[in-house]
Amino acid sequence: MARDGTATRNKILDTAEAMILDQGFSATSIDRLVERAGTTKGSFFHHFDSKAVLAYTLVERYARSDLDLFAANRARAEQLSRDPLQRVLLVIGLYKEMMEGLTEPYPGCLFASYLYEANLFDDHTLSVIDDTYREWRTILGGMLEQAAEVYPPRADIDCAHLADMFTGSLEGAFIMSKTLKEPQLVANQLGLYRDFIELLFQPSPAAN
Amino acid sequence: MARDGTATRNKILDTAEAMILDQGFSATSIDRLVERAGTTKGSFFHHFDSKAVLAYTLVERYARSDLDLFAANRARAEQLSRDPLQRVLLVIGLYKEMMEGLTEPYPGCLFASYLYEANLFDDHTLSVIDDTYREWRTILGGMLEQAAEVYPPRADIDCAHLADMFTGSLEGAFIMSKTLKEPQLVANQLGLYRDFIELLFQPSPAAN
DNA sequence: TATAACATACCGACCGGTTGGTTTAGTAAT
DNA sequence: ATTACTAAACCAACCGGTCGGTATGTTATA
Repeated sequence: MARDGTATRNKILDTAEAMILDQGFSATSIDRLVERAGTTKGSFFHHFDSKAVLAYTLVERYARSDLDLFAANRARAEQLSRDPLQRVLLVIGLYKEMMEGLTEPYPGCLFASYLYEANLFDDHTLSVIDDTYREWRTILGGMLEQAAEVYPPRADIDCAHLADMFTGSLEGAFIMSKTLKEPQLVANQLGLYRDFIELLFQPSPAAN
Repeated sequence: MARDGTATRNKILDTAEAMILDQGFSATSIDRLVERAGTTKGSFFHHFDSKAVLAYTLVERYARSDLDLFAANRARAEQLSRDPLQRVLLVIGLYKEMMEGLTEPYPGCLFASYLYEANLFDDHTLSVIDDTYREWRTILGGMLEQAAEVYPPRADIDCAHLADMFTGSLEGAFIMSKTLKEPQLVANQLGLYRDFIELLFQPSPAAN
């Protein structure tokens, strides 16, 4: 190897992600991207064969860090409690804490950004998103099922749907916080999701 | 007046909405739009002064039909029950029923599409979205407060946040159904939201 | 009732500028 | 010698938008 290009490459990726999140992929031109990243078109095409490769690289990186964070939060929750329900509530709480630290609206989710321009991307790129959502459903759904074995839920609930509700709550809250400009909105919605889980797995009144 | 142009105008609007929902506003070029709508560029600029005017006209139309549907569903619910909680549950149920009729994934929400390209639109256009979300919060939040007066909620809940959760659930579910290709996902999430409301306003165990 | 006058609907060639992408020639660090 | 860049010129396709002209009506008037 000669000079180390990872700094430039990462600067391009970071800048692209930020630009895509506030104006979409299509409106993010390579010329303006490299200008803002402080590099050149030649450098861009040295690192990425095409704009499509940039799109794939970005979403792949995003998915990996998303699943890494999920794994880290699960690990912390597993360390803090042995009860399956508490573990779920702790994971939700960790995400809620993160979102409470925001002082401006969350910039949004790259997956959602791509999906609202879905026709521009190839199947290879889109399947990264699909796989990631399914991974969330499988893992969080599994945790909820373990909780449901110990604490019979008060309504007839599909744990996969309940897992989807976490992801969906986040996606929905991101969108609303974008326009309502209330940084705490995401944390509030996660709080409501946690309340739902608590209520759902709470022992039901004996009278029923 | 001469010939009636409303049919052409509406065809442009309908085609534009569909195209924007699957590839975004930026990637929807006027050339391809008029080609698909079966008209011409000259006709387009006769009806709309600019692409920005198209954007505004579209979102305004979308917001109006969204609030009209909400009003219609509220009216039906008010006719079916006098109980404030039942009315909320009926409104949710009416939306759920609509979503159960889907055989392919919901095409998505124009608001979310715009917000993920927010930098491309002027404040005038974006405030239509903002106003509509706030209207939902005010009206549905008010209904929830009425329910809370009759049925004291089992957790300390902000009714405005609870109203936001409905909108957020929809937005989140739209995104997920786009990639997971499960048409029933939206209805499932609305079902969970309704379960939450039911649980929340249900009389709590006497022991507490 | 014919027709002139006018308004609106619509057409498609064309404009300057931008797009993603290529090429070429050179510099600098390992 | 290999790799990481910079800078600039260049390309064909496409972008939003303009413009002159035509087609299709309605309305006023003689």
